[in-house]
Order: sequence, then structure tokens, then C-alpha cells
Amino acid sequence: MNDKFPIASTAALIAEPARSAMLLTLLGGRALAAGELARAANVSAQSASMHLSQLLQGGLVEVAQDGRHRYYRIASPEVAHAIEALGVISTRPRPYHLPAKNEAIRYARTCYDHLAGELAVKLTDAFVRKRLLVPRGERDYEITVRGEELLAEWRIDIEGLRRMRRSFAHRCLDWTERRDHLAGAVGAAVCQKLLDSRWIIRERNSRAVQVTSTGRRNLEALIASN
Amino acid sequence: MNDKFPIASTAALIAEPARSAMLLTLLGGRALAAGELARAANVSAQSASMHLSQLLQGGLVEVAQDGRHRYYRIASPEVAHAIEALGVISTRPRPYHLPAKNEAIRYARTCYDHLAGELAVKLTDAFVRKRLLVPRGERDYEITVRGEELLAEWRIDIEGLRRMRRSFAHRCLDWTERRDHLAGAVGAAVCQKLLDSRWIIRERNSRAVQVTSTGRRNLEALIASN
DNA sequence: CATATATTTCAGTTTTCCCTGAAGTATGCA
DNA sequence: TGCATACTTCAGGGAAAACTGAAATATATG
Repeated sequence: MNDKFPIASTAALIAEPARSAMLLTLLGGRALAAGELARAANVSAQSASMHLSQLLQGGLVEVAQDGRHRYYRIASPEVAHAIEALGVISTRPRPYHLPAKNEAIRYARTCYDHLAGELAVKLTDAFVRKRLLVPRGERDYEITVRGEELLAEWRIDIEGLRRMRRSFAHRCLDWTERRDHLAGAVGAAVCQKLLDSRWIIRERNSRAVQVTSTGRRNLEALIASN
Repeated sequence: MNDKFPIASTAALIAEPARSAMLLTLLGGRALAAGELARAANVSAQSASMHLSQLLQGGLVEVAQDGRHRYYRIASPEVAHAIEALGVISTRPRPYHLPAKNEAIRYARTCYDHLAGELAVKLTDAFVRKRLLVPRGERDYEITVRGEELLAEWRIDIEGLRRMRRSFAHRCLDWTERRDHLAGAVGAAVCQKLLDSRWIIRERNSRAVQVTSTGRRNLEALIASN
């Protein structure tokens, strides 16, 4: 690879369809074994192995060995962010309506470690409408006292999150909705709470998440304007 | 191009060294003619033309015709942001010291429409130290009353900037310094002020800017702790 | 109107890199 | 120890894309 053009090299890593499929799958936030990624990208094990070693060399993913499996994951939030930023400029404004095949992933999915898609946007909108969350500046949210009450009720350690070195509560631009939703440490904690409560469950090998019936009830109550 | 993998297609556009060189040059913020971009990327006119038509088709650049020249520019702040985000994950932590050739561009350059590099980081640090600017959240700055006084003194229309749809004052992560500096509408206005006052001047066909002697005096006074 | 310049288009060649089949390494299990 | 599984490495064939030279188009200039 051309070391004189580091950006071009990185872009080339993402430019290959199989590799970008793997990265997109890994944006789901979980570490996945080489074989799972091969299937997700619809390529042979040999190809996947080569692609993964390139991604590893390029610093886009990390690997952890566990027995005879090798689990790959996105190397850093910055990598996730760069891929998301590429997504923002790659998705053309929605034409009429998209194939039903994509509906699930458009409705609710994970975005690295927080929730994205229509559900995330609706939930964030509801939080803002109910003033649990207030937009601050162009990139962040502020948690109000009422917001902190909800987080406390959900057993989320707010002060712990504040102490983390990562962004506390920032806005993330959604590809499909082209609207902001909650990200950062709080976004990740909220997503974890929904998973822990089994309001949503991850689909296998996909970024999409399914809303359970319990989840639907609770989320609708949460989103309902009152 | 593969329409089923929009991110891969966009990445492929950036992945070609000549095209990425053109994009990086255009990140300087000015529209440049096809011929100038061909020279900047060190390719023939024919190649450049082909590459530019691809970038155009991909929506990464826009073009404006003026006589027999065709001036290309970055299509949107989102495109600039995606390229910058790729830059963040492409630049390895500085080894020892980099070739002198890059010193100018490391010291002061434009980043789309605001100032970047060591100078930008120092200036931003000074603003924060003097409390003209206060970090707010993880991604924004807030302008203090003292900060507004300086901007007013510089004949920058603060309320006009606030009304713009773009980000007002956010942080931008610098590739070379790996530190935040001032971006957004205020960052752009400050950069324009420095150019208008001829404290800095653009180098031809480069993102680097030179600090004039007047500029050095004024900037040193500004940065000096008092 | 003729000529020079800026840019694009076209066709052919070369290069790059991705895929595949086969073989190699490492781990788990009986 | 022997075999199955998970993954990686290697070598060769093939396809996509970039470069080059030549020609076309459009605009400025004398």
C-alpha cells in the first residue's frame, strides 16, 4: 500500500465491498469471529481472512483470540465515526420508498454502541419534547434534572458516565433518517438498558435489532406525548 | 460502480491517490481549475479530467464553469468532514520528527474553511486560557462575553453567525496535533478575518498558509498569556 | 478567422488486486 | 493420537480500472 497517501490507503480498505460489509456488520458493536464475518460479507473463508488481515494491518479492526476462534471488532470510536461520516455522504436522499428488505434495519439498529434508525430518532425526539434532554450547541445534548431522574430509575450511573473520557451525550446524524439521535456514553448506556431489559434484542449477524412486545409497550408509553 | 454498497463506492473515490490528492488540495477551501488540480495531483490533464468527472458523479465535488476554465470545489461540509474523519484514523501517531518538507503545512493550514495545524491549536488554547472561549460538552465551544467583545472588535457579526444553519462553534480534531481547534461558523469567520487583515496568506495550490510579519506580531500578542 | 489554451472523450495497453483451489497451522475433542 | 474445525498462507488466473497518446470540443485572443 501507498504510505505516502495514508488517507487513500484507509479509503481503499473501506472501498472493497466485502470489507465494507464486514465493517458495517462490526458497527453493530459486537466482536465477531472470522467465519461469521465471512458469511456476513458473503465471501469464502480465505478471502475473508485476507481482507481481515488487511483491515487489521490498517488499524481499522482489532482481534482477540479465543481458542480456535479469532474475534474481530472495530478498533476505536474514531474508526466507527469515520465510517459513519462516509455513510452520511454516501446515502442519497430517500427516493420514494425503499425495498421492504431494509425496513427492519431502517427501523431500529445499533450504531457502534448506541441505538440508531427511526426508533432512535423517535425516542430522542420524545426525550427532547419531554425536556429530559436539551440540545446544546450543534453537537451535544444536555441532560436535564428530569432526564437524570429517568436514568436513575433505569439504574444508569450518571456520574460514572460523566467521568468517562469519551463524549457524554452527543448527537449522531442518522444515515437513513437524516436526523440527529442520542449517542455518546449516555446513548450507549440507554442502548444497554434496552438490551438488558429485553425491550430490544439483537438479530444474529446484523446491525438490526428487534423490538419485543414488552419493549413495544414500554417504548410506546415513553414516546407517547404526555 | 456498485450501487449496492454506497459506502464502498464513496470510499473507492477517495481511495485513488490522485483523487485523494485533489480532494485534500480542495480542502484548502478554494475552488480550483481542472488544470491546477491535475498539477496538484501530479497527473496528466486527461487523467485529472476523468478523476474529476468521477468525483462529480459521486457528489464529492461541485463544478462551476467560467470561460474555458472549470472550477471544482468540495460539495459540502459533510464531505469535508468525512475526509477529515478518515484523516484522523489514517495518520499514525508521530514517530520522532517529520521531514522538514511538511513543516509549513503542519504549522498552519486551512481545514475546509477554518484554520488548522499547530497555530490553530495554539490560538484556540489561548482563547480558552483567556476565557474568550469555553469548551462545552465534548464537541462544541461556547463564546463568552469577553470572546464576543473580541469578535465585535474584529467586525465579525456574531448574531449573523448564530442564525446560520451550520454549526456555530464546534471543535475539530487536528490530524497533525491530535488536539482540538476552533471550527464551525466562528472558526470560519476568524480564519477570514486573519486572511482579510493579511495576518496570514494562502500559499498557491496548497492548504498551507504563511504567517506575515504583521500577523506574527499580532498573533504572538494574542497568544501571549496575560 | 486562425491559432492557442483548457478541458474532455476515446481506444488500447498495462497494472493492480480480488477470487479460487490447495496446502499449512493451530486448537478442540474423542 | 487421530480427526474435525477454524483460520491463514500461497500461487496462479482473470477482471476492473488507471494511464497514455491521439483526437475532439469549446473558449479566449490576436
